[in-house]
Order: sequence, then C-alpha cells, then structure tokens
Amino acid sequence: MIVKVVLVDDHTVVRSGLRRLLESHKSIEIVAEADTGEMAYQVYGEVLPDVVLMDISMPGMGGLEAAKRILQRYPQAKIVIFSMHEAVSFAAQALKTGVKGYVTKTGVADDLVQAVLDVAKGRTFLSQDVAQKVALQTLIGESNPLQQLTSREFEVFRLLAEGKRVEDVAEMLKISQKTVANYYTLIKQKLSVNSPVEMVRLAMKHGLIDAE
Amino acid sequence: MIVKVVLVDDHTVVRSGLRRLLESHKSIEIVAEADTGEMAYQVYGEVLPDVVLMDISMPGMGGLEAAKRILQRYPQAKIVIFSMHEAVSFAAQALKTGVKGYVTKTGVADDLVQAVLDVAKGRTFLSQDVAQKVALQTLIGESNPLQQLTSREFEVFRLLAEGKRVEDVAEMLKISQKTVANYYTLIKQKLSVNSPVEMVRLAMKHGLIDAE
DNA sequence: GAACGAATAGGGAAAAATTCCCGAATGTTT
DNA sequence: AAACATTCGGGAATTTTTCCCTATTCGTTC
Repeated sequence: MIVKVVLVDDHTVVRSGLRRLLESHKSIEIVAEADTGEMAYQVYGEVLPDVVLMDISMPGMGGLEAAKRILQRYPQAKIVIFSMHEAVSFAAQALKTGVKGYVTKTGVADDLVQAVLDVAKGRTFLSQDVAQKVALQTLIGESNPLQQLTSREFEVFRLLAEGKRVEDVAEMLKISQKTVANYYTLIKQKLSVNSPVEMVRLAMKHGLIDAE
Repeated sequence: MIVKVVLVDDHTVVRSGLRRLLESHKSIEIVAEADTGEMAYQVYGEVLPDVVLMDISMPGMGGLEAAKRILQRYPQAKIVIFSMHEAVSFAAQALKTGVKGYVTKTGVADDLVQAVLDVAKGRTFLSQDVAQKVALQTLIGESNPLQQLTSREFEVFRLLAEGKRVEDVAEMLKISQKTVANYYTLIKQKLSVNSPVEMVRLAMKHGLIDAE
C-alpha cells in the first residue's frame, strides 16, 4: 500500500529536497505540493492525502495555524509538522493542536521518513532529539511551565521573549495592542514571573531563544 | 625583598585560606586583614602595605568602591581585585577604577600569587581566563558595548539585568527611583537596546548573568 | 586658579506600558 | 443545552518610561 503525501513548505528548493528524500522510498508518493498554509488547506480537500508534511514556519498562516484549519474541517487528517525548533515547548504546542507527528530539521533524515510512515499507520511520531529531552525532563522531574500556556498565549510569549515590542506583536498577530498587553499580564501570572528579565531567562532555559 | 599584603574579604574562612595560600611563598607577608571596605581604607593608612588584595563583593561598600576611596587618598596604592565574575565587563570596570590586578576565583591558585607579586613589582595583572576572553574578543573584532557605560551606569545595568526592579535598585544604591529610571533610559540609549528583553540578552551574552 | 566637560543625582510633565476588571463572541466538552 | 475555556478588547487607575532641564562634584586642561 502506498502512502499519499502532500508537501507544504514555502521554499521550493526545500520541497524538492524533501520530495527526493521521501520518494526514494517506494511506499511513499508525493501527490501534491503547496507553498502556503492557505493552499495546503485547499489542496487537502482536493486530493485527500494520507499524510500532510508541513513546515512550521511559513509567511502568512504558519504551519500550526494551517494544521488547525485542516483538522477543523477534516478531523481525521494526519499531519506531520516539520520544524526548526528543537525546544520541547514547540513540540508540545504542535501536538496539542492535534498533529500526529513532529520532526525537527536537525534530526536525522530517517526520522522524516519514519514519521510519515508511522503517522500513515495511525501512530504518533516525535523526533528522537525532542523525545530525548522530554524523557530526560520527565525523569528528572522537571516541569515545563510553558505548557500551561494556550496556543495563543504561547505565540505571544515567544514573540515578546524574542524582543518584539508589544506594538510589533499586535501588528504581527493582527490584534490590538490592548489584547497583547492583557495577554502579557496573564502570561506573567501563569508563569509567575515578575519582570521581562525573568521571562527572558525562562524562555532561554527552555530553548525558545538563545543568547546569540 | 618581602611584599607586604593586606587582605580584605568579609569571610573569615576565605581570609584564612588566602593567608595560607599566599604565605606559603616566602616573599609574601600578610601584614593585616580587614573585613569591610571601610576598614580596608583605615588599615591601609596605618600599615601602608605594598599590595591590597580585595574581594569585589562585600556588604556595604563593595570592593571597587573601597578601591576607589583608597586610590583617591593614596594614588600610588597597588590593589588587586579578587572576583567571582569571569565576565570581561567586570574586569574592564575594575581596571578602569585604577586597580592594578584582577583575579578570578575560578582561575588557578597560582594566578593569585602571581598577581600579588606582579603588581608589587609595578606591573598589571589580569587572570588568564579573562585575558583569554579579551584576546579572543579583540581578535574576532567583537566590541563590548558595555564598556561605554560609566561605573555607576554599569552598576545600575547589572542590577536591572539581574531582575531587580527599579525600586529595589534605588534602595540598594540609596538613590531615588527617579535617578534609576533616568539611568535606565540613558543606558538603553547607550547600548542601543529598545526593550528590557534585549537588555537581558545583551547582559547574558556578556556573561553578567546566566540562564540558571 | 579658572574653565570645562563628564559623571552623578533628581525634579516636572507628558507619553507609554501595565494592571485589574469586565463583557462579548466563539469553540469545546460533557 | 449548559458549562467552560479561549480569544479579543474596552475603561480606568497606576506605574514606568521618556525627554528636558538644573545642580553639584570632580578631574583635567589651559
């Protein structure tokens, strides 16, 4: 049985590479490509693939947003998120939205193929490197407070921690500054941090940002 | 010729350790000890040692403040600062106040002896680990924007970057919140950072604070 | 010794950010 | 359907931050 895959990434070259990589396995067939979240949604309805492999970071609607839309309309959709972020929080966030796989770009190439095949079979896949971190955190008993955040809160948190100003975040997310400010207050409460300083340290500790 | 040294550190045990360490060299003699900056100043006038070895962090007047006072009255004083901070900025700050040596606690024990002897001979000494960093930064051509800050500005910056609130900093430095706020604005300008977030990342990059 | 610039300290007032409280729309669960 | 969570923002009080300006002290320079 052949697994039909739709590839979603805004970079043409990357799509080509992924296509090569995946099609070298005879049980995988790329039936369509898309370069935006919007198009991914449309294409999904047209070809109804077994698996969608989607980049997390795309201009306009991001991968997670797109995944959310698709899942809303087709709850049985099997989506694998392809991400540059190794941080546990990103994976947690992704899986929370209902995607079935999370693969990092820094992981080994086999992971990607494995993810697609596993997910097609109805299983859930998590990149080895992320799985390692999760396991270690769990065993050490460290909790990840960022998981208390909702998807939207996490997004706001991430942007603020990156150094974006409230105004910028509002613009990027197309919501009012007031809303961002309110989220900010809420987030600080949830994470029990009192200053931007602690916020940055928390973000850094969890690998959302680094010192450059 | 024997080098007469005054030891300044608020911890008795540490002083004892340092005494042992230094006196194992026959050319060094500890002629007095002090456990505060104030006392260091007083003792200096009494015994007029060749070298003062002073801890940077002490309650009340810090090591740098004490060094500044001593140098004001005795400009030829030879002071070696003993510090827990490996960051280049701290060393730069110290040397700017006119001390002749900067030794980190994490460095090798020989550094301390060497520092005292070198400084006694009229030379300037910098810990190997810090020297390494400075050299690397220089060769790579990276500049350290924190050096633009004056001593007071640096102090305010450091405390704020640590997560202290404006109010706390004002209290700690015994100046008004207004002044701290004004410094804060000035510092952000000098470093061209626009948000507390960028400030923290800068501080982290230069090793003033770490992610824990 | 007078003059000058830099560093330190802070007042006043306007602008911006933050907090706290509340309401509404939408979606999800049970 | 009812209960709950999430997302979005308004209103108003409070704090922070900014910008501008003044004063004092010091070390440096002429």
